[in-house]
Amino acid sequence: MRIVTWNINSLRLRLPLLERLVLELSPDIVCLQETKVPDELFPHAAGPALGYPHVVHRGMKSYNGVAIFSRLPIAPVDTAPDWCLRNDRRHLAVTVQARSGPIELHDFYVPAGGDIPDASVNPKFAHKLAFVEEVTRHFAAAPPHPRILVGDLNIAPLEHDVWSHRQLLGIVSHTPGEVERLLAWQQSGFVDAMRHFVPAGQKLYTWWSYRNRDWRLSDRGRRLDHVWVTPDLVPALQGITVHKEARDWPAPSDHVPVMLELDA
DNA sequence: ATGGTCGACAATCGA
Repeated sequence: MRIVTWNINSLRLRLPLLERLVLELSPDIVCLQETKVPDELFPHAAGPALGYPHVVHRGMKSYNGVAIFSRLPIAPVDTAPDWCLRNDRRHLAVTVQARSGPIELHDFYVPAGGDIPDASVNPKFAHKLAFVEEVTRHFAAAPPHPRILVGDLNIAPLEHDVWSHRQLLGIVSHTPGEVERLLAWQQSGFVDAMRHFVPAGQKLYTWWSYRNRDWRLSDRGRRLDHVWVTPDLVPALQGITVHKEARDWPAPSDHVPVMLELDA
């Protein structure tokens, strides 16, 4: 089974790039973030046209929004609360019937958190920390189940998840407070599937800012997108692909797709 | 230290 996560940064604008992703990676399931489309304007023809008859989406006007496209039947899971009581469309969960049995799949878009890494003066940063703390409590209390969690978590936890650990320690996405919280969330019951395949000492990025003339040359990337699995799924892990080519597609997203291959 | 570029949507806001 192939599962892709991608912050597409506007689904409607980049529908042609979604088609290209499908042609190049042939995923069974695609989890999107930042769809930026309200549910009533969701492009309903896109899923079936691309070979994904099963589509769920939670969107809103202008911001946020998540969607899951699937070749396999999926059933929505409605056990999560309204995170931080904001109704801001950052999470979708479904159950996938794999050969090995049902797997719960979670698609997250964690708040970016604004520019100033101080919760007392920056409400967006406070929201980010509170969001991660709340989801951590939720998963820590959840009954054991085979789970896959993917998405744009907007935190790069490890030294080599950023282009310069020293220069980014005070930059939102890599501050110690964010890293500590992200790792606590991960330790609520998940294994980092990307680092299962790529050693922690090796640079690994999924996002490169638009604000660089030549993203590949400067290579000032961060690993903001993640794929986690519960320990029972570790023996089924087959591989991880960071589709860097997508950063050079016409009018690209600033995030690239990450694909998990699973024997399940 | 600063500014650099995107997308949505119509003046900025969020990233």
